[in-house]
Amino acid sequence: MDLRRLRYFVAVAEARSVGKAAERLRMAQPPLSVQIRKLEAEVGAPLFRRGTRGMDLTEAGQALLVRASEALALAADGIEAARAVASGRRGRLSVGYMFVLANAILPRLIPELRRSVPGVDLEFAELSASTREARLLDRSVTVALCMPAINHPEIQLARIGAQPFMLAMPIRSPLARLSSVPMAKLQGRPLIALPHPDHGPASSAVVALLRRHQVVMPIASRVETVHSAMSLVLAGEGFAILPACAQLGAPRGIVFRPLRDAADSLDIAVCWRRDSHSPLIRTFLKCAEKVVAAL
Amino acid sequence: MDLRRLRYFVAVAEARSVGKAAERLRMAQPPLSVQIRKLEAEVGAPLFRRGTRGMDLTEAGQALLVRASEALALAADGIEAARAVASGRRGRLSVGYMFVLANAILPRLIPELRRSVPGVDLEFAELSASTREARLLDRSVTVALCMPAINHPEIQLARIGAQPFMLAMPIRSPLARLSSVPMAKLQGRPLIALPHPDHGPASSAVVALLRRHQVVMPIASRVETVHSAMSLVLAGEGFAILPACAQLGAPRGIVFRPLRDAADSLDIAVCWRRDSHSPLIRTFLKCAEKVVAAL
DNA sequence: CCATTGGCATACCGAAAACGTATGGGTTGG
DNA sequence: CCAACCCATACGTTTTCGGTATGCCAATGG
Repeated sequence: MDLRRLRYFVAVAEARSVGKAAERLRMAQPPLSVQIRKLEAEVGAPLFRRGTRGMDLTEAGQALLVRASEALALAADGIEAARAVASGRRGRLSVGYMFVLANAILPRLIPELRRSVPGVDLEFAELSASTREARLLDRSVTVALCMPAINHPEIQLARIGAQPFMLAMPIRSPLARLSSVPMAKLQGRPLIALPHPDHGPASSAVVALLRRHQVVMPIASRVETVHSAMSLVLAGEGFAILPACAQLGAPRGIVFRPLRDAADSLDIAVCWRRDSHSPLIRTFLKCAEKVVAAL
Repeated sequence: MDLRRLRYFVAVAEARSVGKAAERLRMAQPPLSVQIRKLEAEVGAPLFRRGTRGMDLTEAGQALLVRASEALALAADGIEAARAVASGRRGRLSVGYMFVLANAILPRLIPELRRSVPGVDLEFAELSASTREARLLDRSVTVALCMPAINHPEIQLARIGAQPFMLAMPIRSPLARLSSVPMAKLQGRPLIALPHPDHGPASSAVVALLRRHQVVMPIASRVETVHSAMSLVLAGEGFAILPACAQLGAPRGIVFRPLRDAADSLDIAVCWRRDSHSPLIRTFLKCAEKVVAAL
């Protein structure tokens, strides 16, 4: 059962003549005639009635024709679909993002993506710091918006921006009256910290920041997510040092203030598997860069 | 775009390994590997990710896989459908019948046919005497139940039974009191005749019958169909000489009586195009013979 | 009645594609 | 470090396909 034979068969059926079909197929008539007879031999029954003025489908031939046409169309469509996916015109793009970035980036990124790749099924999934590598490696997400960046040999990353650190505190805190907070004022105040550098890189930049300014903040609590950090800040358990973008997702009652003379910032990065060559990744990167640049 | 390649592709995708797929396809591994790469060249993009422990579909490969599987199934189904039609297990059988036979035969023939060929689409169409040849020749009906038989070089026929002639008359007619009517009693009575022998063979047997018994019946009216003949009989315009089976479709007020000492009868025949080799014709013939034998 | 035309089938040959065997090269696991 | 596994490449052989030449049959026309 060769697809070429089916193609020939359909051509002959539509032309109602071997000669005409051969002409349309840009081949000679005899080999076409041979192929048709081979197909008939394979089926075990005549597919055409040979008249003196051309060929006409038998009932068996008609039954084959409808399915053969569909099969041809499907095969062609399959090739085309594969090309479309490979070129990024169609397909699926699963975007992972970390919560801190959600409010700042997604509202502008999603429409931008839908405009850029209208034929692509988009999917969004919030990532936790602990599973983001795994989700990339097992391909359950194609790209990840990370902060801070992932460090893994199989994962490629592109830095697309950075966010300065800010101090998050309850609105009633005395420090909230300052328009910016000098680092020295943090000395001795309780810190709501994100995971320890040994388990995840989330707070290593904060540790470096404090050390550089020779400020010591006792760790009041250590939490997994920015959600939790802000909850504890609101509860008055301490202060958190968070990237500026986090304030868009902050609950009422929490204020953010710039840290004076602290130039430190946290990178926003797009990450993907090194062996994923989907063109959608580059498109995504462009969109993300554009959105982040406009922050 | 060759169907063989698609088959190979599906096998490799399902086995997730060239070697395993080659084994299943009963071929060597290298040529299979070559075919896969040729398919990838045709698509213009890799369809598999080559790992150290086998092959894995890329997104483009997944897009192709679903359509390729369907195309393969359709192609196979097409071949199978053609075989089924050729063998008579499936297909379409369009049965033409003449009105005189409808009431006597169809009620028992249709269920018999549905039992015999459950996969076949049945279609029934009443034929008029003037178009029955044309309907067979242009294949708008596959077989025809005719009375009398068709005479045409392209049409093959099989006689499956016969019906004696009877006299049709209004119930008030004096002749209706006889349980059978001697031919001599018809002398001089008005006849409702079917088409002239020159235009159709319908009444030639009646002409022969009358001539043999040296009975002359003036033709009161000449009508096209048995319907009309019975209407005129009911209206008191005359008598009709019709095959016995016609009485099943006769309206109230008409009675049929046997013609004494008239052994003449009209053949019931199954007719089809000589070049129609559908096995359904033979099946139909068997069913029709069985039903007619039980009349 | 014969010649011509139109259409499919058959025969044969050259070319292309596919298959098998042998082999290379990379990675994994003991 | 060697063995096992798996895919890729190379090359010779075989199968299949397409082209040309030609035959057969029926319908057409003078």
